[in-house]
Amino acid sequence: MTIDTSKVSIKTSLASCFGRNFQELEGANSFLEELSKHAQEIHINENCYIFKEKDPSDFIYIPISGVIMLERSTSKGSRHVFAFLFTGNLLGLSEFSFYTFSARALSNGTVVKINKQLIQSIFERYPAIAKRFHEFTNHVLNYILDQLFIMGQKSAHQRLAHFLLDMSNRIGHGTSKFYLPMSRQDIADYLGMSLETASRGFSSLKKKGMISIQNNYRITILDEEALHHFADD
Amino acid sequence: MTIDTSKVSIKTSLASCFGRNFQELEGANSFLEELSKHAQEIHINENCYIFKEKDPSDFIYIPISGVIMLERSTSKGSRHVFAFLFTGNLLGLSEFSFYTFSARALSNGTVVKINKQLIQSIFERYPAIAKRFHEFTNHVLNYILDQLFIMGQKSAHQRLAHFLLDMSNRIGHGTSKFYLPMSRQDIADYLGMSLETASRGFSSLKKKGMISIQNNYRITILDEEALHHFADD
DNA sequence: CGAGCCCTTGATGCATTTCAACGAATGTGG
DNA sequence: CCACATTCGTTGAAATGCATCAAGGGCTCG
Repeated sequence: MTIDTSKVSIKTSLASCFGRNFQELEGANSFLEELSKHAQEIHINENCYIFKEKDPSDFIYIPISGVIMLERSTSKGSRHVFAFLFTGNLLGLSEFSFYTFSARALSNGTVVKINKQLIQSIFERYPAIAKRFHEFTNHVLNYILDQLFIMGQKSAHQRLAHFLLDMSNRIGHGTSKFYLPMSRQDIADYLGMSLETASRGFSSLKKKGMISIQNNYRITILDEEALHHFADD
Repeated sequence: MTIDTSKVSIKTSLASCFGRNFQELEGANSFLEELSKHAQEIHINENCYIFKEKDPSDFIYIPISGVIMLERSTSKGSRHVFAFLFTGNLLGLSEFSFYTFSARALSNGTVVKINKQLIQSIFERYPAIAKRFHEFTNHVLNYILDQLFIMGQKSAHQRLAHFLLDMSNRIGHGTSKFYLPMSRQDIADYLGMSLETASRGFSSLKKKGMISIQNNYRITILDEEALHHFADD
């Protein structure tokens, strides 16, 4: 049930959450040690929930592999997708006692599950770690602000262009060819549009020669500059 | 140039930022003392900027009186409004070295201007204060997530209904009659719609008997329950 | 080969934007 | 105190973007 913090996959995940020189921070080693004692490495199957909206938010999760989707369902059966999380992200930041959205695995994967009280006690002993963590929160905040900006200002097809550029950075680390781990419906629910509009967006960008579509999930960005230009209006 | 932390207005503003029993926190008094020595109370005139996008983000501001609007302008001359801030809010949370939006006063008012380094040094000495501050950040994050949800899922008139309910809570503290400090254009830019759509939204809600409009800026919520119901679909 | 799933495409209708005109409130100078 | 200009909000009509409804196409897996 415990984890092995010497594993490369876990180390890199932690490093990309907490920053490059994480190991040099005061308390970093104690933190890792406590994690290896008390944290759990959990495997999650495709389409299974890590937690659901209104569950008590007692844990924080760090994705090691796989893709996670944060979603909330509306009174009317429809669904909003808040985010797609990859290695190097972090979920369960909430200071509330309940989660305000659900977290679902889009693919088989593993996460490190950390008790919040453990995190809290580390923070109290090692302010440097706490500071890093809160810098992370701040980056999330800025990311969401950008998303809010895009949702408020851009047309459906522009939002899709933004999305593809973002995915290219986050999945392919900037490579033009990458594999989308989510369905058209997921993308539509993330960008606040219908499935059909999302699909038309793909077709339109393809016709404009900005992207090519090998198959439904495999995309290549052909003209990144044009895509950027289109996205930013 | 320094501030008087014994002033009731300043105390209540700090209390509503940092929570009810702020004074009981370890380090609260030192914090207040340092503020009275090093922070500044600044008067801002209507329509003047407190800071602009891309300015170095060296300060944090706490509104004491007046209303502040956070905005960002697009490449195409249009504008996005991120938030309206009142007493008890806080601006300049960013951990980046530059602000990612501008802050403009919608009315004459005063803010307390605090050097970030001062805040940082307080945080290092008094973790309890830091913790409170980061809880605050977390509330902001959740607020923005809700906003994102609304932007992605709701129709224009529903977004307006949400907005009015939010303003009723924040301005009138729940009273049904309140004064909107922003123009229709500001509201439209906040909710991602055209000025005309915002205006039609007001008319429509009025015709449905949910609100009444004394004059452009003075609004009464007549049927809060119906408004809630309409907003939530 | 056929079933089922997801994606695409077309046609239609509704929501929202855009363009344009009008109305209400405010301020200014005669 | 009254024309007049100015600013801001409302309303109408036309155009557009997007959702919805409906059908067809291409995978994948049995």
